[in-house]
Amino acid sequence: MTSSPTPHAADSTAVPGSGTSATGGLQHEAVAAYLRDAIESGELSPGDRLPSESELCRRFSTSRGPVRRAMATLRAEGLIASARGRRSVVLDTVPTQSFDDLVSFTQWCRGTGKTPGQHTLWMARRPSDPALAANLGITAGDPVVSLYRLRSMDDEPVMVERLNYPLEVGRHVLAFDPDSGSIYQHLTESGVDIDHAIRTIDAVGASAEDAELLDVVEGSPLLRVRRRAYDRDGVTLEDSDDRYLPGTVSFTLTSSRGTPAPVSMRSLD
Amino acid sequence: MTSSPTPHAADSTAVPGSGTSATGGLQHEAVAAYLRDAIESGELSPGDRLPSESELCRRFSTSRGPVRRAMATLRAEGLIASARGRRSVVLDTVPTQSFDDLVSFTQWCRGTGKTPGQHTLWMARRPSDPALAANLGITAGDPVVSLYRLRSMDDEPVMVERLNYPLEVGRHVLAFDPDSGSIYQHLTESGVDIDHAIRTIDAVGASAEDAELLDVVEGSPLLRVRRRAYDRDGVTLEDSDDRYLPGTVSFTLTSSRGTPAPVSMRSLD
DNA sequence: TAGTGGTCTAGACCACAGG
DNA sequence: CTGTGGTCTAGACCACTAC
Repeated sequence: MTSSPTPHAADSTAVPGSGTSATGGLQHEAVAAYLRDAIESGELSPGDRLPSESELCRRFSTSRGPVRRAMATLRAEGLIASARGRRSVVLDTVPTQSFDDLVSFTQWCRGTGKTPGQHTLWMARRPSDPALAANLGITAGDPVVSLYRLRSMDDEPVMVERLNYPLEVGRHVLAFDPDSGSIYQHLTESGVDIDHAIRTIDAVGASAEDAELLDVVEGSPLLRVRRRAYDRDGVTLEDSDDRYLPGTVSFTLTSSRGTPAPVSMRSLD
Repeated sequence: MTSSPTPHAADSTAVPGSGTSATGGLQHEAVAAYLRDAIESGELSPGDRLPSESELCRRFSTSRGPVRRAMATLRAEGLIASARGRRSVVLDTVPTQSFDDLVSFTQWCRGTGKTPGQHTLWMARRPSDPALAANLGITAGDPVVSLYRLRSMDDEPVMVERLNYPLEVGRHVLAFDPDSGSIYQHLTESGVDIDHAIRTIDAVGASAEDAELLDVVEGSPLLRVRRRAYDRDGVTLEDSDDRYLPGTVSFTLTSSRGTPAPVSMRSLD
């Protein structure tokens, strides 16, 4: 079983030099995809040894660079572990999610096989208070667009979503029917490209508003996820505050001594 | 200021070929450390352009490989962003923490300038129940060593810590005074090497026990961090459940389109 | 058009694991 | 000892940005 899987991905795109796509040759992605596939499909189980690097070089008719880069990717994803002199091995799997899934509730929901829903509480253009302005990197009083929605999974309310955008981005939000689904998708289609995001996760008691919307008593525990999203130049595109009912979602993250995860735990006082 | 900083790190270890340390030449770490330093010290501020890769090659008398690897590291740490044709730029900083800080409360606490404390509730060798056995990858009924402690920062109680170890590891825990500080450090000194860990973060209401220890009312919100730690062969070394008072700690994580973070959000039902 | 980063090649030496 | 992964060199072509 673990002997000699066939690289289905490679054959079609093989020949180096004959660049395959617009972004340049992506051998390393082909190799990573192939291995990721083998792991996720169970063809390679936790504890199994991966093919050696030289073996992979041969199978994909490529040099060691792309193969090593693919291994580095899988290592960063927490799928495998490597060490000098030893074959790399498959670890217990904690599936990573795509960047899109982590930014869009709608998309994430669909990915888990649930049906996302939303009920818009209100949407407004309004002047920013000092705290929000600081988060968005604008001047207090500058206009922002805010959208508060109650989100549901399979018709069960699970989260109160509070989104805030600087006007430049908010323009596109105002031109959008907030009851129709994924804002993130709409923004992408409008040319707003989120490049990276920072999330802060903690627990809070439900405010009066939270409590009413989620149908719990005031002060009961909620998982709060605050997010700031940026474009590739570091300009803030969004500041949000999502509060989930406990027992509906959790965050899972892996870190290893070799490749520290971009995660930090912080003291709050 | 951003013109021509001097690579203090490089000069002493320069000459390739003349291997610098036991683990092989580590030019890429020298380059990464140099840049990280420049960023963290404020020598390079958010928005500033990094030196070009060729420039760095010259300064460190090295080839492009190590320099590119260093850049990849900083990218994974969320410190910089890169794109074709453009100089890489420094992002708004969200400091990453070392692996050790994420595993050891004691060490993390000290890193933030607070004084860690602990009050041991009980420590025992006992048979594992089925759920715990599954988490530790052992057979139900196999002995485990458990340690429950109330942890504090600057003498304020902040967290209830419940640690469970398979006997092989637990032996070392039993030979340790749990009121004396960092178990993690003790384990390391005993030759137990944690290679990677998986954390799951969510919010829960305080149990009766939690509530009494942390002096809150039952059901009030707590941030729960469950952790499983493994050695490099994937053998489970620890299963733990930490519950923090809200407002004491938060988790911050960065992700970017280019290098997805090893994080996933999961539905719980 | 020059400079830059993204990708790849084809070699090389080393440290360590395992037979 | 052989095989493995970790590291490095010194070239190359391409796509894109900024001038």
